[in-house]
This record gives sequence, structure tokens and C-alpha cells, in this order.
Amino acid sequence: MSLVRNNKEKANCTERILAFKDSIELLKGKWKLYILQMLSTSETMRFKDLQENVVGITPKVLSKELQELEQNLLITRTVNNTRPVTVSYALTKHAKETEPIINALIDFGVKHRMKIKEK
Amino acid sequence: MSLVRNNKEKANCTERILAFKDSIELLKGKWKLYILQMLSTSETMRFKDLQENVVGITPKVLSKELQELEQNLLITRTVNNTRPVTVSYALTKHAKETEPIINALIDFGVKHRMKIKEK
DNA sequence: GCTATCACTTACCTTTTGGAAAGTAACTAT
DNA sequence: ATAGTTACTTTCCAAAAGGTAAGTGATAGC
Repeated sequence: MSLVRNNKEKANCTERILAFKDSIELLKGKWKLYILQMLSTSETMRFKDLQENVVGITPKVLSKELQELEQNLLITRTVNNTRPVTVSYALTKHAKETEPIINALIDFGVKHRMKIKEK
Repeated sequence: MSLVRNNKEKANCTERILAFKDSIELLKGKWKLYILQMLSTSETMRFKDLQENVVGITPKVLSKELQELEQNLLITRTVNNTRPVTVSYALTKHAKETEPIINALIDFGVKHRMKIKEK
């Protein structure tokens, strides 16, 4: 009986570690979280908007990051019927669940900046 | 008056973006969050404990990551008076503030794994 | 015809990350 | 003397990440 419970707890623990690693994998790199945070402030943004607002990113890298985010169901890509063509990117409902991560990162960053100012 | 407020809000916004980027910089890479999470479960761990429990990490990489975490005030390194020498690593009080980040990553990972199982 | 805009793509290159394998230094136990 | 333990370090290398600069294709306005 306690053995079953141990197994369940072990399985649950393993699952949590896998989930943790998946999250890190999904959001890794210099830009992905920054892009998600940017999209969370604006509902939809065009490629050019992102290029201008995600300071420092180049079109090549932006394009690659957007493709990966789309593949992982975190953003949607919509071609608009405009001339010249524009393309709108938006967070999926699912991606909105990354908000706690982003907020936690900001909170920690603020604390860290205060910490290193102490010296 | 509203201008001052705008400036304050802008400054605050900039500060939050800097904080966000600092956090990402501090915790980037394949291993750092994993190491922090591991240390959060055990109070202190020796180099060898970490090598065994952070599955897949090599001594070279572990050593480098620990040095960076120490430099950033996230862990402490203590040489123990044992034979052969052992070295204990522990989270700083400050690093314990990363817990919300780790929990948020686990939560999102769990949701993501459910999402992709749907298909 | 020429220029401009948008959303990319391509080629090339440098830097960073991280892994494999072996070695080292200090010390203990046999 | 030799083998074992701990905590690393060193060398060498491959892959990934990311930047620069230029180009492409569709279309519109002048």
C-alpha cells in the first residue's frame, strides 16, 4: 500500500521534472520570452511591429523564433488581406499561461537589481 | 503633472524590461535552473551529489555553472574540513526567491504536456 | 519604369554552449 | 608503494545560436 503510494509519488516527481525541462526547452534562447511578453501587451502584432519593438532582433532571427513558437502552439500566424501583405501574430490561449513565468522573472529581476546595488 | 507621471511610468516600464532581461541572462542555459531546483530540495549538496543528481551533466560544465551561480550571488560554496575534501553548495537566501519562477515553469510544463497529448 | 513597403530568406561568419576524455592535486587507506 | 576518493581542470571538438548584409517576391503608388 505504501509502496503503491511511493510509486505514484515517484511517477509524479518524474513527470514534474520532465515538465520543467520541457518548459525550459520551449522557452530557451535570448528572444522567445521577450517576444511572448511583447505579444501579451498588444493582442496582435505584425512582423514589422515586432521587429521594431523587440529591440535588437534581426528579421532572420525573428522569423526563426516565430516559426518555433508557432510550431509549439504558443502563437498564431495570420496573413491579412492587405496591400502590401501584412502578417499578424498573436498569443494562443495556451501561451497566456506563461504569464506567471514572465511575472516571476520580472519580479526576481527587480529584486536582483536591488541586491546588486547594495554592495 | 501628468507628464511627470508618464515619465515615471516610462522609467518603471524600462526598469521592468531590464529586470526581465537580467533574469533571463542570469538563469540562461540548459542547467542553471535545474541546479537551483535541485539545491532547493536539499539545503546543501556536495559537488559529487550534484553530479549524480543533475542527470547528464559533466564535471566540467557543472563546475562552470556553479562558478557563475556563485558570482551572481545565487549559491554559496563551502569547503568542508573532511578527508578527502568535500565542498558544499547551498542556495543563498536571495536565490530562494527564484522559487516562483521554477514553480511557474513546472506548472506551465505540465499544462503544455497535457496540451500536446490532446492532438 | 522606378521606388517603396512588407515579410521574409539566403549566404556567410563569429561566438557561445556544451560534451568527451583524460589529467591533476590533495589526501587516505591498505 | 599503490589504489581510491573528491573536486575539480584541461584539451579538443562539434553543434547550436545568433549576427551582418544583401537579396527576393508580391504589390502599389508616382
